[in-house]
Amino acid sequence: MKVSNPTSRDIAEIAGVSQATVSRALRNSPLVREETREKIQQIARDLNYFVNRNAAGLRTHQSNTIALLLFDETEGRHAVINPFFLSMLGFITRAASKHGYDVLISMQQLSDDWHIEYQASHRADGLILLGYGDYVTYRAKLAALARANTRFMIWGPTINDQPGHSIGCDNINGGCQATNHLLQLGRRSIAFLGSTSKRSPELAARYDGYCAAHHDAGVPLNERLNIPAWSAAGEGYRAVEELLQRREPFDAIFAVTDVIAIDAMRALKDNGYAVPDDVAVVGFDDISLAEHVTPSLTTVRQDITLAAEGLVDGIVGLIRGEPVESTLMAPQLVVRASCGAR
Amino acid sequence: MKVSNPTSRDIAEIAGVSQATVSRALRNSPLVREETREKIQQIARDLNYFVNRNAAGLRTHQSNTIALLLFDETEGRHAVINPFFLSMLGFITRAASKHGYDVLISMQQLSDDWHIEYQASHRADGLILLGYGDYVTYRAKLAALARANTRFMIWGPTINDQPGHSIGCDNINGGCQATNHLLQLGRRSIAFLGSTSKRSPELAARYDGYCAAHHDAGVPLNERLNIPAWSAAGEGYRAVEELLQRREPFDAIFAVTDVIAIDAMRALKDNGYAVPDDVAVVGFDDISLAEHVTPSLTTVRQDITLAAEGLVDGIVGLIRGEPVESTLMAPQLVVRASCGAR
DNA sequence: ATACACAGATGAAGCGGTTCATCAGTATGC
DNA sequence: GCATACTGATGAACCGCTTCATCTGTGTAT
Repeated sequence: MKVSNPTSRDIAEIAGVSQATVSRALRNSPLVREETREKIQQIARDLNYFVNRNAAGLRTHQSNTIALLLFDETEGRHAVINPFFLSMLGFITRAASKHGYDVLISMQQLSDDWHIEYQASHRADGLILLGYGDYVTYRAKLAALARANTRFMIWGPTINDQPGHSIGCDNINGGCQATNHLLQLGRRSIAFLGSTSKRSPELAARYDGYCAAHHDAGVPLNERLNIPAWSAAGEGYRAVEELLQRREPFDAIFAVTDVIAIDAMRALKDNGYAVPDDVAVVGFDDISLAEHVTPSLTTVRQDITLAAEGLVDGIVGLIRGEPVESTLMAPQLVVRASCGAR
Repeated sequence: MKVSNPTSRDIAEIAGVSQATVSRALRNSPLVREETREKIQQIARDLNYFVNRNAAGLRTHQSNTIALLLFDETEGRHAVINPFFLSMLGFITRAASKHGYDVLISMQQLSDDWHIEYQASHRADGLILLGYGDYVTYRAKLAALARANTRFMIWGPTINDQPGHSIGCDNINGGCQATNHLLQLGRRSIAFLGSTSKRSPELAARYDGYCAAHHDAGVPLNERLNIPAWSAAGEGYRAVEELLQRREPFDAIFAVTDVIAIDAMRALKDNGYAVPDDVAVVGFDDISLAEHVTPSLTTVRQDITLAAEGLVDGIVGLIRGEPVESTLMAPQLVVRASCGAR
């Protein structure tokens, strides 16, 4: 028996039952006798039948899909997304499929209403937002999302009265650990490469940790060692050149992301500085290549497996109407060669 | 006027027209007077109305979605996907949205029928397959896809009588360019790090190019310089250690991917070899970090923007029923520091 | 014997669009 | 004046599934 594009009615006919019974049997409903159920499922397999998701979704008002929105630090011009988020994407996909959800990705803001559109058009049951994005325009979107009753989870800091739920890492603590480590190694002139702007609160929090560590150790801050940099290709390099031009002595760098740190190390070497002997370097994120550059990069690790699972658990919880809590995860310093600790 | 979850019927009522007219107006059908159309579209905007994709898809048998399947070299155990494919993912998403398509990602083989399921369940209108995957199991899937009339595009080589359409880069030529370059720089003992197995024909083709270059230059191949390696973290490192254990002199390495090359450079330094003075290194793919490691990596670039657009154009063409041709793109050698050419 | 519960199955409504067939009304041709 | 064409709109069928309301037949209590 061959049917080109079988429907549940075709299966019902072959099995000699009603179409409604087929629908139940395929979803393992206890209202169908086991014998009947298995017979129906066997026929479905034989015919290569799969439930039409559009029809099912239309009826149930669900799509079993999660939309993943990736923000870019650099105004979307560069196609390069921070590898940290790209690898997170992998874990999110895996976690989602455990719950039976597909993942739809979007990397650009199609319309002004993209954020609402995904759920309103029933393409996705909920959203996950990723990125060290610009929080000023970002938060406006969040408010709109909340107004439109969209379910969403954010990767990032939990900011007071910020709408929605989030999972993030304790960036202040992370920045503090990194800086502390450098201070304990005897470094006293630690340059900061990154953003301190409130537009990127995650990165700004890392700077806050950097300041806190100085304060705790009684080491004065030197504002002239603070160089703005984004996580785009070439930014770390440029930042080091800017730092050198300032002619301010420094013996360490805390870069706000690994992407910046790795790029900065290249600039240091090109300018005749040895890492870690002349300048110790610590990054943040622990992207997969951090371990594989030379010297291997000391950095602050965020557990992205846990983060991804938390984000997915959260959004699934929201979809089911369960209470969901925002979480702050503890980051962990990973000591490698670039800091000179060994 | 407020409606919580507006449908086209709500809009029809407000506009004083039939629901059918609303449907047409929203899709800019010329069968609706312009004045009427704009009035309807305005109401839709005011109500935050978006077409229910499930309903539309049910009727039209389309989903306007492309499924992107990522294969992993390492049997799916490691969550790390080659950055080359991750960045390709970004370009594919962009290209797809230009055509009005969403992208659904999948990184694991859920069921045995995952490949058929996406289209049969109307979740996606077509598939794009990415990865330096194992072609033995892979090709069996391709055949099944073709049998099930699934539309799909493959990133990879066009193999004789392989079912389906593909876009790939001329890996033989790329391998040849890389090896030629090393030979012209006077290197005579070039180690090959990668796979020569027919299970990964893309990588094997790069090896073929390596052989061809040797042949053209009249330099004999040394089989003892051929070290198997995958593109997983730590593999390049391990491969170099294996190479050193063989105690076979070598003055260059051609690594079949940048991931391997970067890892290999680290191993070389850890063992006291200078790159490029003692050992010149050339990679393949030109992942974003190739430029930013120390020394910067000479490699063979594949134009992933073009590749992504080609894959999307191809799958969209197949969906529309247009004829689609498989393409082979020319790779380009990018000379940086790791080969010692400057 | 009658009532009742219950397991297993069925019929039909409805989800929210798209599109075919149809129609009213005005303009055009002979 | 009547047939014809064309524009702008309508009504209704239909896509394939989920689920509520029903129904049938068998087993158990009264």
